[in-house]
Amino acid sequence: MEVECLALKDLTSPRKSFKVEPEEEDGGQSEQKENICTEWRRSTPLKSTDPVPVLLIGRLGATPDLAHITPIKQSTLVEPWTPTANLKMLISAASPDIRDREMKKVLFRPIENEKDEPASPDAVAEDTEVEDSCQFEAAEEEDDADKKPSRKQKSLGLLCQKFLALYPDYPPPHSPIWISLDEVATNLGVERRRIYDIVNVLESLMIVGRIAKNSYTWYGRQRLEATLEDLQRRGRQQGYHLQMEVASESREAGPGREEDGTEGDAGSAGGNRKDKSLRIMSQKFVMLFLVSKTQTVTLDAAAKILIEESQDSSSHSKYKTKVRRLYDIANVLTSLGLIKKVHVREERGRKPAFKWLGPVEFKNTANAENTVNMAAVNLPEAAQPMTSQDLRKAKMARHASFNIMPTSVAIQRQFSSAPSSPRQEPAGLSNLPVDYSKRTAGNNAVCRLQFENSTDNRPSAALQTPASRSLPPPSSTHHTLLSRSIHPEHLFTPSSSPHCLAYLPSLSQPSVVMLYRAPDNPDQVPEGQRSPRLPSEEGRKRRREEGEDEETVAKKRGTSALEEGDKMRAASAGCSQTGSSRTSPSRPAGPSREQPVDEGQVGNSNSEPAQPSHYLYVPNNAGLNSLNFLLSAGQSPAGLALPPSSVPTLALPYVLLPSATLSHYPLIASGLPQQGSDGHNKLSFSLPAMMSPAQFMVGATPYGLTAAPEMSRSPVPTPSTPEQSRLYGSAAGMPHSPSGPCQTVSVSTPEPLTPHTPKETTPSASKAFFQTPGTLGSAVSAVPATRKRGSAQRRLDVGHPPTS
DNA sequence: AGCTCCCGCCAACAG
DNA sequence: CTGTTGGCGGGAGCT
Repeated sequence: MEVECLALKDLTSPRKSFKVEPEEEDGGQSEQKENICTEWRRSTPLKSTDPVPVLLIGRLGATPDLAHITPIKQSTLVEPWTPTANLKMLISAASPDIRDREMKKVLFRPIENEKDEPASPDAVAEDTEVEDSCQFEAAEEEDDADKKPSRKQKSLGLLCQKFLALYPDYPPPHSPIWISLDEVATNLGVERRRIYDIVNVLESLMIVGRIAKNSYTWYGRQRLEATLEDLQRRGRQQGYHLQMEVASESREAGPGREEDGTEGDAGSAGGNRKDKSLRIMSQKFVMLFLVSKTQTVTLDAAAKILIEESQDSSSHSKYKTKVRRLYDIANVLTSLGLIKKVHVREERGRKPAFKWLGPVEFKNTANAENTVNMAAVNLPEAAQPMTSQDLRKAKMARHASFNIMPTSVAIQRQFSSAPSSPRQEPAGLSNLPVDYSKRTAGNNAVCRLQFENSTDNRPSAALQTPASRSLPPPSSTHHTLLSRSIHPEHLFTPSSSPHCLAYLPSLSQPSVVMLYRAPDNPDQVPEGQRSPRLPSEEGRKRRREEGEDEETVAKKRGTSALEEGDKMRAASAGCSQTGSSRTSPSRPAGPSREQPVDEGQVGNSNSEPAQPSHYLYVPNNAGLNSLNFLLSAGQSPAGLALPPSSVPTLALPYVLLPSATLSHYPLIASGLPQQGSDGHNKLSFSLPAMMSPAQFMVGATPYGLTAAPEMSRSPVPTPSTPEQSRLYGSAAGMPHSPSGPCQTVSVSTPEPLTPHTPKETTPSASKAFFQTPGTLGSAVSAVPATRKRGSAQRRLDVGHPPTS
């Protein structure tokens, strides 16, 4: 078969299509500077759980050739890529629109560009400038240091985006993704304090749930709709809608407090700090939007209403403080794509306000489910709108309710007391997924893609041809290759195909790209699936999990290497089990939006052994001359053995693709579907959301890793090299939206892959991929960075980039 | 000058 | 006591 090489370029080239905003780029660079990520590597792929051996990747990376081969960049080594940059990349990839909108508006203000450019010149890289920039940056860190990162670059909103980019919007329900705040902070190069701000807001929306100290579980947007619905209900019960009206009226009247001060809710009532927590405030703030007719809330009004009872609002300082907090919350919500900043004109002038972009109407259906998750508990009453009379009462009630967290949350909190031990979560934990798509690592970066499931259940798939799809899944993991025979189209079919090829434009030249297909989802939902939008029921259904399984394992976390190792093992051991078990319809998760798939399917998928879900794409530049091929990640060792020189020790199933094939696709991770149709939906949810279906990770190659399958299990303990550390970013895959910009690519193999090893493929494979990173991640985690504490604490290591 | 909001002190909490 | 969370508000960057 012919293999054409897909150069990264090819992949990347598409990226051009995206416009890169200057900002982004800039930001990226700058960001890099800022955050130097010390070690990105770590991030564990989301789904680390799988035992599957991943391998190759690391190996490849390791291969000198690969890494170095690409001369292009020095960056390879150096670059500290900016997390942000990746993010941006992702975003842009996902949906330019979104990016533009939100990013520009809020997050990235045009400013950033400063230096980016410079880098570019050097950068040879064909593709992405970004990398280049990164490279330079790396080199220049110091310079960078000089320059301070603009404030914007350090903004909470941007940070939040980075954070969100680390995880999939719709993680497989069963396999929770474990989040270590320390790791996140380290990865993002910020102090923990900042992460708390983000996490608290995310927790209020149940995007994350607290497990224990320093430990959170990532739920993504799966519960978001339900949560919002619940909040809406609660908001009505509380009478917020009335307050809003009042506020608006009063607004005109004067700054007086709209709300009565009586409420004692959370703040005072609890007495606890927690009551005043950002979490509570965030929920209230969101409630205001959800009950507002205009869906627009001014900061002033919100502050007043939220000041609640406690102090008289009169205290100006209180007000100011409240407003500050609201900005913090608003930044996070903006990053989530739930609100956007606007200005409302009033007599006096314009006041800052935020408009709700998220869903406002929820299906009842959702309710049931939602309620479960949510704290619905509290609310005794139906949520009827209250009359003004009731307001007071309502408020009173409200307080109480406020205090209560959503059930889940509450529960979690309880756990919090639990040992923080990193144990994995039940499902799987993943560690940080890494995501930034790009990592500069240069060529070495590995991208992982998850494919979502496509319509069919088949596990495999990653590369099936359409026709093949229909066929029974290939049993074995290994694929063969596809060769040219495959048409690009076949390879990637957006809509139909189950798999997406997610490509991040950002990757400038990844030497290796991993494609990952989520094992499970058999069915994909073509349509909405990905959409960020929440809510529609459809969505939910769709969402389902894709690869639930993957996650299972994982996690990795920062725990000590040993632990991780153990965990890994355990996981791996368990994986098989888990997978199966999970397979069982995990549905519990409730409405998953993404895929309509049934659980059953899932189960099926699980059952099916074979296809590899992940493929490793090796660009020709990688050193394999002209070969472009995809290696199945899951694979068993059997696959092919590459020539030593090129790739030492790899034995993998692989698929060869004509470069052309890939070239067509811009890498997209997914595109967001632009679904524009829905109003708000289109909005962007943050990247992660988009990615949901497909996830991919990009990482630097782990040098240390061996390709061996085992890898998954045994993480490499030490990734010492900075590079390694840096690596992974995971990007989430976006859902492919058929229509959307994103391109989904489905890869099909004419021949279904022949699987050598049936088993692994699927989930395991995926896991493996993730794991690999995870492995690294573990190492990473090991990295000292972690917390510093105290006032002194803060400054992370950031300053010291690990970079080599 | 006003809006934003980063930064980090330091207290509440948890173990 | 040590370490984690996170309230809080000074003050600086940005518009």
